[in-house]
Amino acid sequence: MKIKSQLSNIISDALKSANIKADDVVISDATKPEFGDYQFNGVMKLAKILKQNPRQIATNLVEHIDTTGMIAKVEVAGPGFINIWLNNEWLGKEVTAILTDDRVGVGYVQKPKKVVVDYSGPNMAKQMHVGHLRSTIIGDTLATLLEFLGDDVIRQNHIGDWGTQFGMLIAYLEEQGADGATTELKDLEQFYKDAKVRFDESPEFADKAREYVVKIQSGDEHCLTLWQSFIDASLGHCEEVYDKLGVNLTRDDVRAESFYNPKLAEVIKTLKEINLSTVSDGAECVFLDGSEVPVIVQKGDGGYLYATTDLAALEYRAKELKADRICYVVDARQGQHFKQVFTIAKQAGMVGENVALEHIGFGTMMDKGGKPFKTRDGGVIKLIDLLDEAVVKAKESIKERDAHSEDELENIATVVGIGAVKYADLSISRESNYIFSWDKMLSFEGNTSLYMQYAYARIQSILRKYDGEIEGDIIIGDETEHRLAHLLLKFEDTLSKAATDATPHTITSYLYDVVTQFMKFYELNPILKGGIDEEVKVSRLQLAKLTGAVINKGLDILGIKVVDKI
RNA sequence: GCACUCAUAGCUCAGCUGGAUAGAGCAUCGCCCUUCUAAGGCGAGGGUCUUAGGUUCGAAUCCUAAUGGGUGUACCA
Repeated sequence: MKIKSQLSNIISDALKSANIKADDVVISDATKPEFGDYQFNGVMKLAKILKQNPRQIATNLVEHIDTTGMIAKVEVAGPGFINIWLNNEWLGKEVTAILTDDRVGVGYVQKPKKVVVDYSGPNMAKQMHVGHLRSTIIGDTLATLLEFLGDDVIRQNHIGDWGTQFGMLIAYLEEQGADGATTELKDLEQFYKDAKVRFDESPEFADKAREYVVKIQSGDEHCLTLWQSFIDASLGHCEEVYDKLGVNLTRDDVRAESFYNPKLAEVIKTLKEINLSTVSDGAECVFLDGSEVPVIVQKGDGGYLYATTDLAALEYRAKELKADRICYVVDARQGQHFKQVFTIAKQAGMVGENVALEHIGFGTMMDKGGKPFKTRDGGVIKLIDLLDEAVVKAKESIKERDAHSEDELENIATVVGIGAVKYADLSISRESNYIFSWDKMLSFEGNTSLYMQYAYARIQSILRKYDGEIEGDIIIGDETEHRLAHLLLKFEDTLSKAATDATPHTITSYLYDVVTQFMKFYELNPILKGGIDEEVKVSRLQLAKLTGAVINKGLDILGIKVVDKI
């Protein structure tokens, strides 16, 4: 239900019939409950343009507002605010109407777009660590969300499988007499370290490593086979993590750096042809306006750089995949890089003018001391270990609470533990830096996944206890029901905002509001206790059921599962 | 040096396309379990929204500057 745009239409109509000229009507959420559900603040601006008293305009406008349907009443307040209250009957009717809708009242976008979402992008030379968490789950949420709203989403996992380090790795792999499937590769981090030690201690090995880099790039069959087995094994590690995280990335979504390798020469050719690039200090460079430092697209030795690969990827995505919107879910530290690459791609015509290029940046993972995690440090927490630990900790806290069978406990702990990790990350606005803390991630208080899980489980418990077909309408009885119903109808507005801004935390905040409001409703309005009218009981049951459905759907978009019992 | 970004309660963070008395959670202090899952609810205290200017009827929100964090900045990705 698009409440805001419906209200906006009603106000527009009122403006028209009151003969007031105005362009766009922006409806805001009411800042306080006393001010109703929504407010229209545009009158003050109009007053200035029309050189009239705002209160007068507002009073006039209010008389023309249609209050026969969704609006119960409107009031002029303060210097010229118009406060809007939603009608309880209307709320009840709308909320009842979506009870049987598996999209819980959320429609589809009017003009579906083809959207490429580039996320996760692990490096094949290394195991995924906590630093990969944000890209992976923010990207996955964005992809799921856009898909749910009706866009045609193409997931792209731009894995790092190309570069000098692979020469060393496959040379070491060969020396170990191993292929990717053997135990040597179980711990990529260790393997990398061992290879590096070998590289540093033996000049012959180092020479071989360098030779192998060239061989892979020139298509040597033996080296390519080794390389491929290494990549397969490494990708297997990632998939293990994706599986645990419940992330929807498959091999079909992989478009590795190596994929663009054959296209790189063409990129340089294009840039040269239109004179966008010039040679400087032996390297092929693009100098952009307002920047002294160039973007190097080809090294002095002829090698290509990540900007080159990204340009090739942009062209591929725009022209081959025919994307209307391309979202890069990558660390905010690469903001400058993407800004430059986007500019070059547009100037060079690799991407059409109307294609939206967005860098969905996110803050850096910091440690408790406020310092960024270091990738090259040995002390980095592996993502897989983090997830396992989360499940163990979740298990401990559930254990002390209630008697569960071993299987039940395992299942609940997995859902709760993984959910807690994801929720902790997604509930922070993505631009700000992220202070990684076990305590915070695994705390089950406040705005956390467990608060949602708990509310959901309580609702399911009530529905189980009723044990019957629930049939009947929702009738809004009091203020808590009014607010809860209203919140449930705001689901679509919330999702569209989250989709446009690419901000998953908009969804978590919303869900937190829903749950908080449900708890209040539930505290004041008993459902199954004695002495309650059957009609009221059914209405409250339905409202609880719908709340559960919205929580479930919301968490589902965030990639978080729920359990019926905690 | 230049560029980008951030600064809100003791702590962790929302709010930022300008609107009325700036909101949550944690922590602190009260109250509510013979009652649908108390991992819950109700309430209290806690703020010159870094500072100084500007725009405006109105600024945490927009602009400028300063200060203090973080980040990026020619052949890594």
